[in-house]
Amino acid sequence: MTDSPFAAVRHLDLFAQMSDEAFARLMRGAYLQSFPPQLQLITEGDPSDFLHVLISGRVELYSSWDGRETSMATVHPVSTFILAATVRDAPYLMSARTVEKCRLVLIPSQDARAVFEQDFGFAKAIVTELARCYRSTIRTSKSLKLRNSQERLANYLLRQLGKSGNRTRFELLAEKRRVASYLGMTPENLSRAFNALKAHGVEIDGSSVTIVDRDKLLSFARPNPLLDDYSN
Amino acid sequence: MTDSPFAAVRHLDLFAQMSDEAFARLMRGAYLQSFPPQLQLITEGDPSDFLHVLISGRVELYSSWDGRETSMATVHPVSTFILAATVRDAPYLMSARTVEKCRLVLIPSQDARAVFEQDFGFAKAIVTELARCYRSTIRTSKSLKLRNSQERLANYLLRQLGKSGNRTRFELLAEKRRVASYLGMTPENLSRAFNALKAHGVEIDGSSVTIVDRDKLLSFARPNPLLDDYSN
DNA sequence: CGCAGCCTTGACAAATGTCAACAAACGTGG
DNA sequence: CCACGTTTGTTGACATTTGTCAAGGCTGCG
Repeated sequence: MTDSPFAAVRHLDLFAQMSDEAFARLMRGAYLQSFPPQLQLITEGDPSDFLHVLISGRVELYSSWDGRETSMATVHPVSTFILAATVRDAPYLMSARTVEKCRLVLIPSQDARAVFEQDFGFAKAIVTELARCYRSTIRTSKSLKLRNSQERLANYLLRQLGKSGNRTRFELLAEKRRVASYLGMTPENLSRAFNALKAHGVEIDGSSVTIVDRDKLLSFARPNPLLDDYSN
Repeated sequence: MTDSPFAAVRHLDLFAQMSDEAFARLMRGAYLQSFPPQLQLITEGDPSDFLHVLISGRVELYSSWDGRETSMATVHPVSTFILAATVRDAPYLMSARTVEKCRLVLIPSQDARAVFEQDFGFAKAIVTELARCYRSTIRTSKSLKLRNSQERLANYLLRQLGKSGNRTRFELLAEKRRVASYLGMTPENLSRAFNALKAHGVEIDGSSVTIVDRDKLLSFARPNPLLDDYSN
């Protein structure tokens, strides 16, 4: 089992608790594939044919309506996406595209649902994962409704700062236009929000962000675990 | 079992598939209670002590930050809320208050988690429910980011129209101020949005909404199952 | 009746989006 | 390695959207 090309997947929280037999059944129809950058993996509205597991690279989830487009999330390895659509056997609510070169494991949704019906460990892991995603989305929604764009950016920067080990300087992991879309604003507005944050201890040079005065930024951003934690 | 005061709960999707034994264990520490209107049931940030099941009445979920408040959802009977917090043994992300007189079943979160670990049927039902909630939140988030306030209102009205059996006339089920907050705008802005929708076939008189020209409203609202469906 | 809360409206302010221009960064092909 | 064209980011001017504040009307309830 562990010498299959899917060994890396086996240790994911989502698959770690299931029986070897169930895992084998899940991987029987699965395949590992590489994709070039900027490739559309999923189109929203399509039936959910595969459960996707990102092994390396980054994937952007986004949505469109009436010609407008918005970035919903960025997926980092190693984790799954569009789990909810697979579970419910319902159309994807978000599209997905690779940001850079990516390696993915694709598991036929039918198999995922069949194994989910049979393997308790898998079902339990799915619960945990879905609850995590759900809470993350609630936080995003709260941030959108309770904060203006400068506050959203300030807290976004503080979260990125935390992820990069609290160094005072870090790189934006996405193009600014995508950051803007993710935060629910236009690129122009993001540009101005960065300028406004100079007064609150933030310096920006290209994609390099320096937190000059962390306390000043904190007192402006007022981060809150009920909106900004990504841990649970 | 069925003659316990929790018989109504037994038939919920969430509890229907579990064993009698597991259900009994779940209900051992549970209690049924009535609450008056406008009572705060849950405060966000508190540890999730109880899984709540709404039997009758309506409950509003809302959130606050820095003195601002926003309405996140309205819970209708019979269904559960704050399932994700219970599952993850994490703090509530939303507060809850009764809108009117309510009857609730309160199940100690500890028991819910214990039974979840043991009963496969319960775990499977939780997956289905969480996936539904997650997708609903994604839709809300998309609507917030991709539509302006008039479009959000127009589609909200069309959804309410559908729920009320597609009569041309229906009542708003909440105060306008709550509808406004739910849709992510101020009461004043909602008032003006209603005025603007007169040009698109909507008439409003107090809390009574009449869809004068459904086609005209549809062509303005451009509803989309990937943003507006509440079924899956 | 009178108070309190909600809704509406108007006038105004602030936030955000749009458009256009230009600069900087990037990638490709010579 | 450079030249070129494309894309991205920035800035200014302006439009639109949305929020804020204040006033007044309406409603429901004690």
